[in-house]
Amino acid sequence: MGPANSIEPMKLRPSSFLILGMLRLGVSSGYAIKKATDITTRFFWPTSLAAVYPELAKLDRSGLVKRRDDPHGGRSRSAYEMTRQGRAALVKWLRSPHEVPLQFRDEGVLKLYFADALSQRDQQALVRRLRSRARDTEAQLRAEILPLAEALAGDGPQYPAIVARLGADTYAFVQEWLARLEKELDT
Amino acid sequence: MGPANSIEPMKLRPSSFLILGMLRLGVSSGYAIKKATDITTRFFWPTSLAAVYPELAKLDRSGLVKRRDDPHGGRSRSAYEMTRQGRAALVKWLRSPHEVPLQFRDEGVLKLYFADALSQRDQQALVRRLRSRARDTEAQLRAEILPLAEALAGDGPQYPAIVARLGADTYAFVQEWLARLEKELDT
DNA sequence: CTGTTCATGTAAGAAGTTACATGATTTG
DNA sequence: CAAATCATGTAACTTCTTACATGAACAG
Repeated sequence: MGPANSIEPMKLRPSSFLILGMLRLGVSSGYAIKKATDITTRFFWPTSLAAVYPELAKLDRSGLVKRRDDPHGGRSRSAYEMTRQGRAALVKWLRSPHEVPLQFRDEGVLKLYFADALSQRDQQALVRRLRSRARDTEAQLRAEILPLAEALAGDGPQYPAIVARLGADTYAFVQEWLARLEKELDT
Repeated sequence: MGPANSIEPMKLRPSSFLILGMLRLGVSSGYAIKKATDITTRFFWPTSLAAVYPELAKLDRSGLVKRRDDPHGGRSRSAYEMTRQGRAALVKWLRSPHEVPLQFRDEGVLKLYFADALSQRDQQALVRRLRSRARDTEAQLRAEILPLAEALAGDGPQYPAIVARLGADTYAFVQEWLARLEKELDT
């Protein structure tokens, strides 16, 4: 093997595993991966085309995926498949024993944290906005995402639907919590 | 007024409001702001010294805060105060009617999404790790953060404690949800 | 008198986003 | 046949992080 087949080592980050995972679910082109994330992982791991394409190229150069031409009519397209090493890397990540500490970044909660600066009326309005945001998120998960995930779940992957349910149930919980807070602010 | 007092306009982002909000809570130096975020907003808006100092300087140049010397012995220190414009900007942000859509980024949920690639045993182990992460987060919020927030809450700010309770209750919910899932995986 | 905390700041780099650029195909 | 979608990629920029650099004060 010449240098054309040489393998460049790379550091795998969560975005790399997002792509490996999508390939494992049978999504094969960069464009299709972005589409899939828009309707599924968007709520807990959004991404963009400008992140997907270079990442696929890097995974290809490090031998974790293999690209082939897959034109559709006169329109060129690349199809990617995981290699044995790619599958091994995905499973190794999924099995790695220490989870990174949970830390999400949310402007809404930051606002709530500083809500003492507002009048009672405005405090209530803020809580109402946060509550309807949680309600909207839950509604989207139940109406759009969960049905798609459940359609896969016959003999296929179960976890997309499980994650959608976890999300929907959690946002329902938050919504009720904020509704109680809103009521308390009345008194 | 000469150019020395000229005001540079700046775009305010959530990290700017984090600082304005902390100043409003009475935290006055850059170092102290970072300390405060480490024990409070860390779970929903982490930050670093290298983000805080330049942001304070920018807020000063745009007239939203005012710096003064506040040395402690032979050790120099800057104390910052909000200006009228700074207070107005904070309140305007808190009152702004459209909340940005909720999207958090979490590697743990991403793993769960792809958990079909694992054996039953490994699936269960992953769920257990995620559950204990939620339990640890809840425990930290209840044991370390909530007491500090409640200490403020006499006649001072109420919302730090409210946010800590919302977080702790939500992670308790997630924990129970994952415990049920773990049990289902037994059968 | 040593290690930790207080205190401020910069430099370099990582990670991801929006906007730009291009062109084929499909749908109404 | 026009608009939307499929498809790939780059450039410029934003935001944030870790590491570096420096030094005073305090605690055991």
